[in-house]
Amino acid sequence: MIAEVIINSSVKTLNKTFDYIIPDRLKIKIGDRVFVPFGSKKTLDEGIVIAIKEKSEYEDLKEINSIQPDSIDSESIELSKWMAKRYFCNIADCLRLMLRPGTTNKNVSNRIKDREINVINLAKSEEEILDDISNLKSEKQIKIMKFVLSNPDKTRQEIAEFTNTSVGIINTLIKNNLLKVDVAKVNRTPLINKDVEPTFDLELNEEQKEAIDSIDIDFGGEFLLYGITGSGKTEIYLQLIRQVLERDKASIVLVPEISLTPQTINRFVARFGAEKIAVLHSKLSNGERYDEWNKIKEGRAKIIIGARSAIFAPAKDLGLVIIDEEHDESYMSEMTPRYDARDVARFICNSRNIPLILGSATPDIKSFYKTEKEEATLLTLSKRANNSNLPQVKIVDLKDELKSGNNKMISLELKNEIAKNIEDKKQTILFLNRRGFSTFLMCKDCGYTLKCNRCDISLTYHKYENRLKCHYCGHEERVPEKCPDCGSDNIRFFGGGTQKLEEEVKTLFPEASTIRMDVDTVSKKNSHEEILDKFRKENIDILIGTQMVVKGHHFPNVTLVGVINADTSLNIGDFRAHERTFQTLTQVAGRAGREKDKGRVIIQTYNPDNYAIEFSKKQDYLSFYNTEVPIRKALKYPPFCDIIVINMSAKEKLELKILAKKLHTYLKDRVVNEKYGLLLYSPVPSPIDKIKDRYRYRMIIKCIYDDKVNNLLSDMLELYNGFNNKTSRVSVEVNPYNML
DNA sequence: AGCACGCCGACT
DNA sequence: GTCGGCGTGCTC
Repeated sequence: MIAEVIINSSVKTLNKTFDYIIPDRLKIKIGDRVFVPFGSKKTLDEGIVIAIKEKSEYEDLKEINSIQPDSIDSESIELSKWMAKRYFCNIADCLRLMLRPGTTNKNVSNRIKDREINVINLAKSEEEILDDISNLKSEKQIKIMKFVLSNPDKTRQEIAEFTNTSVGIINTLIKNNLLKVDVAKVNRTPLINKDVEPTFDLELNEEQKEAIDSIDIDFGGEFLLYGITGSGKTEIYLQLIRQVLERDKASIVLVPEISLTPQTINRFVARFGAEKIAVLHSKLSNGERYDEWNKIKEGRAKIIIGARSAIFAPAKDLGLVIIDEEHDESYMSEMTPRYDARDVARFICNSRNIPLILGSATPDIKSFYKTEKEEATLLTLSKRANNSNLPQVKIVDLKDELKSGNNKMISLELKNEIAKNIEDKKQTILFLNRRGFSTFLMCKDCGYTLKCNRCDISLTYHKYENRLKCHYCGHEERVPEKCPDCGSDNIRFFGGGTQKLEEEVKTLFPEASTIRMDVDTVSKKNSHEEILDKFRKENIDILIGTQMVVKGHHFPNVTLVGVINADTSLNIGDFRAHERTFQTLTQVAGRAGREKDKGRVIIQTYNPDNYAIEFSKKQDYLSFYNTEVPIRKALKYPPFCDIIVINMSAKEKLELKILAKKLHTYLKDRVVNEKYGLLLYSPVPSPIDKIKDRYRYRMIIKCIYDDKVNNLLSDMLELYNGFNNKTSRVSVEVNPYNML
């Protein structure tokens, strides 16, 4: 029999199967992980069997060398194939996401460092090993094998020391299946607190009942649970999971990375008990991740809570997928494969015929649009379950503030409110939206910003060339000295910083305690949580922070939230600018006064009339949606059109220009000849046009990203591999969330 | 990515 | 002659 094997490699030219003979001594099935000889390499390569057949069209096939005691299921193989096609990466890149953690060759040594409780054993029987030893050329190898033979249960480090060799050689032996690594199991479950007061199903209100009754967990389908903050979405999740659990099936719950806190997990633990729950996220150590993964694979954990990548958890008999805060950008991967966890979830749920629940108070425009097209079912929760009131939102016009002589970051009104809050011993959050790091130009007198005429996207300032650029079409213009709208010369750049704000706060309120949370202060594991804990427990007066302060945290004593400058997110040079602004402001407002004290929110802006800001005041998603959608339609942006970005880079400028021209010509010819009805822009230098000594160009296509366009782009990439000369690279991304 | 093959200049 | 520099191309 012949096995079709995918080699574990990200090299573009290896993204295909290779045929190998299955020797009689090995029993091999689809999904098995194997070691194979490949090319003229001295070491074996790892691969995964994705098909088995009788005959091969190739002669002189090599044999599969050995098999790992680990395999993946055929559903994962199908998913990988689909992802590879859709996200233009290798099947191996996708398969890797689904393997037992710490068992890919690249990770083995990390895991060892991490756990230090690993045990190295002989992979084969003693006789076989002695046989092998006589064939081994290297004396060092023989020395190691003999040492392990008489000293089992030693760690890599110890073996290296005793045999006076290196860990690298031991790794090679493991790779060649002469040694194997066993990791001892440890029950040390992160984030799960076992001593949680149990809770029981709560009484549901009419809307909640209606929502639950609309979902038939045995039938499948996609549902958008649109419910304002505090309307009881989580209770619905819990009761659906209960239904799934009664059928002895598993559920996956995705939450944004930043909401993966003990508070969140405890709600599930309280209802279902710690034993049934597994938690997966990026800050787990390799050993922790290994334990959680096994708990899921063996079916001990039926409820999997995790960030983006938990969608690949090896759930046994999956019955439900829930994606909370579905609009959150952390569901988009930034690394290869650049997948969208919501799309992956859709694929998984469709192929298994199980329900997918997307939940949000401010759904992605695209997700809401799907319910209008009846591709998903809309379930609305409009009532606050715990009777807390909407916060009182006030918008401060910074133009007026400037006219009255205050050019500080904090307006007089916000200053007074903070002072009052400190006096009342209540807490304040000051939020500085600094997403994207781009700088834009705005008139401080009239709030006018420079936008691209063609794309209606804020122009981004490029310091190096001292010019303004559109990140979509590449249009650029010089920096005006006066505001084109009102003629004022008070036109300035905006970017913003938390440090500057903190200084200003300290000057205004010298006695107040403050704490800052941004990328600079949040780095090591848990420190994000530590800062928030400190803020909560020590009752610190003022928390100053960026994006990360607004997600899903509950601070009973916070009654005032100040948004320093809402304009920054309105001008991020992205078609989602208004959507992001609305979502963020609505979320920020939700932080204030969730208990009995009525919360106050102050939004400072130079554009008080902007619809995204206006509608966020009353947390009016539907009005925002109805205003935004016609604009998207007119300008051909999602959900009516997809934005495809083709990134090109090379070390030589000329090489890059030739490549860009070639690809553009190829696409143009095919697009014209075969009538795709898409909009193809010319290649232009990327917004950041040089990174790490590589020049960067890109071109953008606006169209519906269907199979036909997918094929067109795949063909283009294949052609590129044909004339891939020297240093160039090409990648394709669909609807990237960051246009830089 | 490796690794071999092969073509060319430099050197014992 | 022959050693080694790295451009080219293949890996079942």
